[in-house]
Amino acid sequence: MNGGLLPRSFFAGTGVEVAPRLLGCVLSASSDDGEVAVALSEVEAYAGESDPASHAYRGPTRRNEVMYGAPGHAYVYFTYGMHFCVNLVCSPEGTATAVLLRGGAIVTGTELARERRSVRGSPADRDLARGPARLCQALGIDRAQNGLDVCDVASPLRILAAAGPVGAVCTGPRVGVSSAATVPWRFWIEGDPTVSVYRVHAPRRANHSGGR
DNA sequence: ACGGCGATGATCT
DNA sequence: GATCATCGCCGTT
Repeated sequence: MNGGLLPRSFFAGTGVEVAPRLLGCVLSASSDDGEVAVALSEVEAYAGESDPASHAYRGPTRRNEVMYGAPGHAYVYFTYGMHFCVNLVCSPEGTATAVLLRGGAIVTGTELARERRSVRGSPADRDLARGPARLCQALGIDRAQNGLDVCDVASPLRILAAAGPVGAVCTGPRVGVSSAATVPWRFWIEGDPTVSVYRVHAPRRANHSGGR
């Protein structure tokens, strides 16, 4: 229980089954700049084509093709014009179930994470990887990491077993999801300060004014 | 503590 | 052309 690489069989279940077991596990990202690793404190499960909130809801596309592939790979997507988020693909292959990594505590490379997150100001350490886009920024994850095998010991992006006991697990509705909001597929560690602040999805009003 | 909102572009219809 | 699995800033309690 000292942070060994997780076997691919860890991802044998569906996203909903795998998600809570990922809490406390460590995602490690290495680059020329160094290594940053986070102990996961918050995740969300997505269920593929049967899930209205999933990117796979409308079937396979170029963007979501990694989710349809083998389990244990990273699905990275770009959203809101400026942010990246990362999922880990689960099983069975072809069903496109996955787990979105929403937050964690930096356990390696705090200095590098601070640099990457200090575009403006200097966030508190607990905010370095608190939220899915912040987590990617702290780890330096972008399009280049899409499709990487996190179960390969030689991969620059790897998933490791929890280094110690994990606290009590809580569940609740997913964040920022405009449909299927009632399914309690968000999992987090009770009382962990690196769990993101929950916000209900706020529909954005279209701008219909003809200008002004 | 909480709510509104702008930034900014890929993706899909 | 609308919608986004978001974040940070700024205003009000």
